[in-house]
Amino acid sequence: MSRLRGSVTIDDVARHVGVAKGTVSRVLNNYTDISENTRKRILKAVQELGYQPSATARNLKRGRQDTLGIVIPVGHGNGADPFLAEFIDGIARALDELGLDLLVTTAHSREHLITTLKRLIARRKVDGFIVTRTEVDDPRIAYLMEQKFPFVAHGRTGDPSSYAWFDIDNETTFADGVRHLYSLGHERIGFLGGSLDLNFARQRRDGYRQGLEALGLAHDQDLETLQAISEKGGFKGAETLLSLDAPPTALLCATDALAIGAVQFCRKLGLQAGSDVTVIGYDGLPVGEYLDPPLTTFSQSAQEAGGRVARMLIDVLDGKSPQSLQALAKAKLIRRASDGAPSMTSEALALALRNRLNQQPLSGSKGE
Amino acid sequence: MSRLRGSVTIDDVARHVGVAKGTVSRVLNNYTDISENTRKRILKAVQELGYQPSATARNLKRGRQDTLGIVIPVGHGNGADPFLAEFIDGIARALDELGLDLLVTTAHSREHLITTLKRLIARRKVDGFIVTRTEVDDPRIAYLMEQKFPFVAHGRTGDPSSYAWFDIDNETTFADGVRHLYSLGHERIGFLGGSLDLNFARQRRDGYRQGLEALGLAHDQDLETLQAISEKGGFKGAETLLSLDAPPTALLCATDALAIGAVQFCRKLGLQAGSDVTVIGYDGLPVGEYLDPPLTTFSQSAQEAGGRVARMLIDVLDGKSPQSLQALAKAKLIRRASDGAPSMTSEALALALRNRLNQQPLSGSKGE
DNA sequence: AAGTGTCACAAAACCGGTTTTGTAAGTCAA
DNA sequence: TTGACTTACAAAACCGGTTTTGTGACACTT
Repeated sequence: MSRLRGSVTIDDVARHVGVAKGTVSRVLNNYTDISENTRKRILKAVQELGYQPSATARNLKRGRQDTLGIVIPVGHGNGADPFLAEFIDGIARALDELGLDLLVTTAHSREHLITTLKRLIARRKVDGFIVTRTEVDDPRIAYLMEQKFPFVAHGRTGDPSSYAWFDIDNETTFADGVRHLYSLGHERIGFLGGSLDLNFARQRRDGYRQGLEALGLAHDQDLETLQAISEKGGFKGAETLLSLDAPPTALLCATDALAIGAVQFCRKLGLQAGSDVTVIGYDGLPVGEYLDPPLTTFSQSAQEAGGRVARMLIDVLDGKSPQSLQALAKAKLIRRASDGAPSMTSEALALALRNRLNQQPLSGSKGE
Repeated sequence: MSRLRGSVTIDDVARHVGVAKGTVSRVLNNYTDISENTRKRILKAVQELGYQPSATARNLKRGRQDTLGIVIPVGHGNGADPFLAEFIDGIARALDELGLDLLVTTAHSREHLITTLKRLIARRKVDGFIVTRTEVDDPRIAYLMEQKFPFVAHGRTGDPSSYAWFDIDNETTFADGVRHLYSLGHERIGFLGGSLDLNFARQRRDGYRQGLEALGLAHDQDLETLQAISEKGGFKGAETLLSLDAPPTALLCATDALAIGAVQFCRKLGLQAGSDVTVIGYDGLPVGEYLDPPLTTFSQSAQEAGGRVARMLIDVLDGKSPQSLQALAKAKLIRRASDGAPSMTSEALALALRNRLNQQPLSGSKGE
């Protein structure tokens, strides 16, 4: 009768019990106008036949897919983001409890990002989206709002007033970072950040500035550098900052990838991160623990964030007002060993660096 | 008429043109019995109205979802696997070209893994599965084969004869690893592996043994240790092997995570990886480049593997025989700096280690 | 001129559910 | 005793596509 292997349909169940298929449906959806006797017989047949309703058929009528979508921006071949991997894990776990599923697609350019959203919406494959890595002026969010298609953003945009989002309080976190460095004795604190198009990068820089201001420290534009968010960018950024006449004794980095590159630069120069220069990252990547020295970093649980965002999206789908679904979390500092009291003043550091840089070309040789 | 925002149905198009909806469908599916004139009018209307067919409705009739599934085993909270992140990226890219999508779910136990497969199959949410991290005796593969549900495995099981798979030639790769170490001058070569339930772990150990045999080196059971596949496991494994009376001068590790832990153990003891002790990993994790020393490792492109597997699954769905879809790839050695000629004999190393271990308890202090 | 094909499309069935509408039988009140 | 409600279910409509079946108009044979 049914061609698909192993697929028992609602008709099979109905025939087996000798009722109308509508009645079976009503039992399974907990309608009350069914006699206890009939209910039992139907439930028994469902059990025996191993019937499970087809999601497709149900969705067609209901207009819902029980599926959420996430479109991941994949950079120019620079590989997958470890943060996203955990984030997705968190989403999938939360959805599993609710019987929903997650559709994952990737997009390699801005246009492709929008194209993919369009296709998924038009084909009605998902009920809502999770948007990550928000930009200050984000075309995806603009598009989804224009289409009035449900979504939740992980991270805010320049104007976050009218949609649902979950974000880290980047400003406060980075201001705290500055305070922490100051309390260790650092007075020249550098900031190693990323493109200001990325909202989190902008906020982290702002937090850095706010932190300086709150402590009455002067803001020196030279102590800020913006690089590609990668280990390579961190390496370059550290080089830039440490080559200054009056170099910073501490580097506050916008991400762990940047911090890892910065630490590598220090190592190349024979500088001990954690004493000669302090480096702090952000992301709490597990691998940070296995670097030399283990990386001090701010951490938010990516997995927790994923779960949180997923649940928010479900609230949106249930009709809650997006404006009421906006939450800010704080990251916490995981102190490992790449921060500490400065072992030299900025002047001494400059001197030490000048010697190193002269002796030693930047490529090749392992540190020390 | 249609309640869903922005959803133009095939009826809208048909009405707009003044034809039957079946005719519209035939045009869009390239049937030939349509006059050129009608075809043009319909195509124009489709364009104007921005019509896109509902995947749900189409799937209901066709019995296909245009969606592939992957169920990711997520360990006991030990975070997401960076390899999988890239792997998924590769799958998603390949599918995007074909207009298919990927459904990602996670499972935190063996039973949950099967439950999830069952649910996805019963609800007909996917057309086929990609199975990763195969075990020697894998319940997922057993289940899918029993159900005759299409799938492709990334990695083989104990009996890989009758399904489609893509795998690395682990044996050859690890035998090559032994040969490489031998050519550097190592004669006592240790193997740091993982649970033999995991098929790749078993194959890599076998490859290690084959490599020894091919070179006429004796196999010493003490030089093999099996640990949890994590940095922590690597740390413990290195401790075990290097505490031997006749310790190995080189550690061939089944994964990068293990190698990272092993390097950390060396560092704790003030041993320089790459000269005092050689450590080689497997996975080609990008972060390996930023360790001290940068990790020498075998690499396969996870992204490429993902694409390959996705295309194989599509072939299976198109009716190709799974037995004809079995492919073996080779990993290539990326030499960075954690391998080199041995600076000491096993005896000298043992002596050096005994001194270190006595002086220095294993916890706490940074390595020199 | 009648029979036979094609062509180009309309009409209807179908996929497998959910929801609405309809109805026989029983209960209750007046 | 009859009309009005419930109860418990059957029957049918519907979701939005695809596929099968049916059909009028024409052309082409013989």
